Amino acid sequence: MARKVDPEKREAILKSARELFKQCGVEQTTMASIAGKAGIATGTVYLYFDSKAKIIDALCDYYLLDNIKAVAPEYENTDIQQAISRGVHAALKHASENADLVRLIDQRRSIGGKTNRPQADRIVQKTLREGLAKYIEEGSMRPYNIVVMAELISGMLEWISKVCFVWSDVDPMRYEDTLAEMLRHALLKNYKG
Amino acid sequence: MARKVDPEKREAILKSARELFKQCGVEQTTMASIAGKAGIATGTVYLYFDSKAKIIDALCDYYLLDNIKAVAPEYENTDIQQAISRGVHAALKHASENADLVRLIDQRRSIGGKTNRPQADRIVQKTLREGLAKYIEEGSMRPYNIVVMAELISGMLEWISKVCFVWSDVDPMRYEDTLAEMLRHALLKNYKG
Amino acid sequence: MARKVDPEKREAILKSARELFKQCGVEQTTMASIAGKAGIATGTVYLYFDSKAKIIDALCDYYLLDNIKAVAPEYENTDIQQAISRGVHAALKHASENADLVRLIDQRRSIGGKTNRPQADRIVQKTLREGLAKYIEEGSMRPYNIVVMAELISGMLEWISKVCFVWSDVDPMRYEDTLAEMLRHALLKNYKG
Amino acid sequence: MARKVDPEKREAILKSARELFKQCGVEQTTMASIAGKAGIATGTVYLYFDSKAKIIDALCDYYLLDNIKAVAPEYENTDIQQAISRGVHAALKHASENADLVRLIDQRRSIGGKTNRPQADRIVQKTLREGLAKYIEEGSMRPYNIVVMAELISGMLEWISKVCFVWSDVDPMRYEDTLAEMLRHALLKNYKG
DNA sequence: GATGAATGAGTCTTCATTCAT
DNA sequence: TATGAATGAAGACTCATTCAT
Repeated sequence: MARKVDPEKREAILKSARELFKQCGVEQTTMASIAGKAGIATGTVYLYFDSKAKIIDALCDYYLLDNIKAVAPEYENTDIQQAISRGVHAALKHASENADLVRLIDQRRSIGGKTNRPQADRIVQKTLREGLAKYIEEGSMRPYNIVVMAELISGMLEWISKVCFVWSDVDPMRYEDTLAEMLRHALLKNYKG
Repeated sequence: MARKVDPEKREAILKSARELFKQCGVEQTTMASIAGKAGIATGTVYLYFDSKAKIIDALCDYYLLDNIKAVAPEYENTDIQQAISRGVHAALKHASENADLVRLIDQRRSIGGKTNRPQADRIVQKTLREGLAKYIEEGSMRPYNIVVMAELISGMLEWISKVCFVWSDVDPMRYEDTLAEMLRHALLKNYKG
Repeated sequence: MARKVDPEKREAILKSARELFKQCGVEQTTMASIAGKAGIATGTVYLYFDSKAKIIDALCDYYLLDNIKAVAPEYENTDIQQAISRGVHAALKHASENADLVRLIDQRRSIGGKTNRPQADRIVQKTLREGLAKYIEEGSMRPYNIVVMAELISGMLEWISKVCFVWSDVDPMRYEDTLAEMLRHALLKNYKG
Repeated sequence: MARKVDPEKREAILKSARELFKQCGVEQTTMASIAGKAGIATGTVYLYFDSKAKIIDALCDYYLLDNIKAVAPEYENTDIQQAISRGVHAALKHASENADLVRLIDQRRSIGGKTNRPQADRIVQKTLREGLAKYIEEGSMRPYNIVVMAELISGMLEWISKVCFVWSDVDPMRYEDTLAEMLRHALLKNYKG
C-alpha cells in the first residue's frame, strides 16, 4: 500500500501560507515558497489545494469560522444588553488579533462577475441569525427581519475591520462603545440610553 | 503624468473602460483594448491615467461621489425621519443602477499591506458626517460619535451592495425597510416604532 | 523494468490508452487516467511499460505489425498483378479501420535528433522486401533495388494515410485505383495498361 | 509616430530559431533564447509569431516552399525523361542540404485530432500537379489521376527524407536511381528501361 | 506485485508600461 | 500631444515518474 494522506500536511500548508502572506504579501508569495516553508514539494501542495486562491479562501474561511466561534458564545445565554456588549467586544478583539487575515479577506476578490457566496460566510450568517432569533422570541429584541439584521451587523463589523486594518492601522476598540450603544438603541425593546 | 489635456478623451477612456470591465471583467480588459475602444493609441491612455489601477480608482471614485451626490440631497433639509427613509431609498436605488461599479469596487484591490483610504471615500464620510451633525445639533438625533456613525452606515450600505451584486443578483430594495427601521430606532431620540 | 507479469493487465492498459488517446488526444491523456480506466493504480502501469512513450510505441507497433499481417497474405502466393491489387486494397482498408492509430503514429514524436527506427518498421520493411524478392526472382517484376522499393511503397501508403486521416477525414479508397495502376506500370515487366 | 514594424526582425527570429532548433533541439529551445539570439526582448517575438508552434510552422513552410522553388524549375520546360531525373535529383539534393528542417518537419505534429493541412503543403501539391498536367497533356505521361500522383510522389520523397535524416543519417542520393527509374516506368508512356 | 502519495523540474505567455519617433 | 512597437519580469501549475509502504 502507498502512503496515507497526512491531515497535518494541510495544516502545515495553511500555516506556511499565512505567515508568508503576512510577511511578504499575497502577490509576493509563491506556491513554491509555501511548499518550501511547509517542507514539502511544490506539487504536493496541489494534492491539498487546487490553487493558490483556494488557500486564500481556506484562510479566510478559517478566519470567519474562528471569529464566529470566538464571538458566538459571548452573546449567548445572557441578557441581550450584555450580549451586545460582549459580542461587539469579542468581535473587535478577534479582528484585532487577526489583522493579517482581515487584510487577506480584503484581498480575496471575486474575479469579476458574480461569485458564489463563500460557505463560511453563510455559516456566520446562520449562526448570527440563530443568536438574534432567540432574543426576538424571548421578546427582548425588536422583531426585525432577522436575515437582514444579521447582514447589517456583519456589514458594520467588516467595514470597521477594513477601516482599521486595511486603510489604516488603528485600534478598532475605538468603535466599540458607539457600535454597542447604537445596537442597543436599535435592537432593545426597552432601552433608555 | 496624467495631465488633463483633452477632457473629452478622458471621459472616452473612462467610458470604454467601464463598458469593457462590465462585459469582460477587469482582468480580461487590457489597456490596449480600452484605448482601442476609445479610438486612441495605447500610449495615449497614459497621458490621462498613470496606470490601469488609476482608471479603476477613477471609476470607483466616480461611483462614490455620484452616490453621495444622489443621496445627500435626500437626507438634507427635512426632518430626520424622512431623511432616513429617503436616504436609504436613494442609496439602494443608486447602487442598483450602478451594479457594475459596485462589483468594480469589490475588485479594487489593496495591493496587500496598508493602503491609503481613497479620497472619494473620505469625501463621502465627510458629507455623511455633516448630514448627521445637523440632526444632532438640532437635537433630533442621539448624540453619537459622528465619525463612527458615518462609518457604520457606510459599512451597512456597502455590505448590502456586496451581498446583492457580488454574491448574488438580487434587488437590494428588499433590505430597505429593515435598514430604515433599524436606523430610526438607533438614531432618533423619540421614535415609537 | 517493464516485466510481463499479467498479460491481461498489459492488454487492459493498451486498450484503455488507445481509447483515451482516441477520445481525448495523447496530450490530454494522463498516465493516471489510463490506469484508472484499466482499473489499476498509477504505479502499476509502470510495471508493464517504462513510460508513456512506450505505450504509444506499443500501440504504433501493434498497428504496423497488424497491418503487415493483414496485408502480406494478400500479395503472397499469387501472380504479381493480383498481388498488387489485393495488397493495395488490403493496406488501405486496414488503415481505414484503424484511423485512430494512423493519427497516433503521426503523434509519435522523435524527440528531436536522430531516432532509431522502430523495430516494427524494420519488420514491415523486411516482410515487404521478401514479398518483392519473390516476384523479382520469378522474373515478373522489374529488378529494382528491393530495399529502396520497399521504402517507396511504405512512403506512399503512409502519406496517403496521413492525407486521409490527419489532414482530413476522407476515404483512402479513392487512392486505390491510381496507386495500383501506377505500381503495375512501375513494377510489372510486361504490363499494357 | 511610433517605430515601424521591422520586416528584418521576423527574419532574424526565424534564423535564430532555426539555428537553436538545430543545435539544441526544439524542446530545449526556449522562446527567451530565440529572442536573445535575435537581439530582441522575449515579448517582441510575440509581435511576429503567435506562439512557438507558429515559428516551427513558418520554418517548415519555408522548407516546403523553398523545396518546390528549387525543384520545380528542374522538371519544367524539358522532356519528361529529363524532368524525372532532374526533379528527383534536385528534390533529394535540397533535402540533403536542409536536413535540419526535414527533422523539424517530423517534429511538427498535429496536436491530436484532425489538423488542417498546412497551406505550404497545398501549394506544393498544386505546383506538382501543374507540372504533371503538362506532361499528360502533351501525351508523354500516362493519364493518371493527377491529384493522386502528386500525393504519391510527395509521399515517397518525404518518406525517403525521414528514413535518411530522422531514423538514420545517410545520403538520400542512394535512393536516386531507383526512384527515378521507377518513376520513369510508372509515368512514361513509352519507356524501355 | 500493487499502491497512490509525493516529487519537482521547467517555460510559455501576458500585458502594463515605456519611449523613440 | 500622439503613437504603437518594444520591453521583460515573473510564477502558477502539470504530470510523468518514483518509491515507501
